[in-house]
Amino acid sequence: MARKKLPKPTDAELAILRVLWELGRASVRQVQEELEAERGTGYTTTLKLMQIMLEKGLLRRDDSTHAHVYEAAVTRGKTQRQIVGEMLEQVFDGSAQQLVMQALSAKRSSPEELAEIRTLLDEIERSQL
Amino acid sequence: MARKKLPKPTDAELAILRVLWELGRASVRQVQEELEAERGTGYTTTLKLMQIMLEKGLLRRDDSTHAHVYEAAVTRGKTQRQIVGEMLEQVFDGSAQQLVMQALSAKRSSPEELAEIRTLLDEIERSQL
DNA sequence: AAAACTCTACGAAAATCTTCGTTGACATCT
DNA sequence: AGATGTCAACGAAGATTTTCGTAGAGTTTT
Repeated sequence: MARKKLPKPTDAELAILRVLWELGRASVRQVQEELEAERGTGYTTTLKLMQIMLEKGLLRRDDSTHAHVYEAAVTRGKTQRQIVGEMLEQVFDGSAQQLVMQALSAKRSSPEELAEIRTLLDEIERSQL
Repeated sequence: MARKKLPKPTDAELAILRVLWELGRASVRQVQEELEAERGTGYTTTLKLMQIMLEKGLLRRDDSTHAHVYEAAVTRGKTQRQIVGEMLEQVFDGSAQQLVMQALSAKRSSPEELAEIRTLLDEIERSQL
């Protein structure tokens, strides 16, 4: 089975993961061009970060071509769970309800999304009978 | 009105805020004793962190007594909003729905809490008509 | 094949975060 | 008052994160 010892990504690392989750596979240059736009990150900075992330096991890479090709080694869902879990303890005192409340207040959701949440609530209640 | 430029608390800072949200007002020693138990933080470490947090505006202090008395300068709710908002962008692509889903999966909620969430959903839907 | 360009690797600087030793002021106890 | 104990202040070390300069190898252009 997979190890769960992966470190929590830092802010800069999350920015890179975000790009790779979007693009799937990409060269350092492609990632850097995205980051240049949103946070002004330079090329060697991006390269170095991605090399470190490779060592940490957060990325995988194919170095059979001149410009190496990277991809995320962790899924978005797994990272979301990791971070939500940590935050629950750190700032929400373990109360999922409070976190849900804040999430719903923070950003307006569409009626369809709200409906999906209701469906999930139904499922949870049913499974707890 | 209040400025919103407060920095995001680091992990060690959140541990301190957690204690102060719980205790209300406390001396460094009181905070340190809590932190000693949960993360083995020494006295001078705690003191230094709290002094830095004071400079950053995260804490307030009353130094009229020998042992200064500190309290949080940011509310738990405000900090929750700040962190949820940041995380929404960083890992959830702005989708509150996804965040809610993860929160509900991460930690089982009581029927009462689920009911409260439904009530909030009702309110949101009503206000969006 | 020389010039111009792109890429990785490496190391180290800069910035931030965390820890702690030491010192001197203040307080309490005898 | 003297001894003992608690505290804040300060600086600096350690750890981690982020940035970037430089060098050299591979690629493309002329």
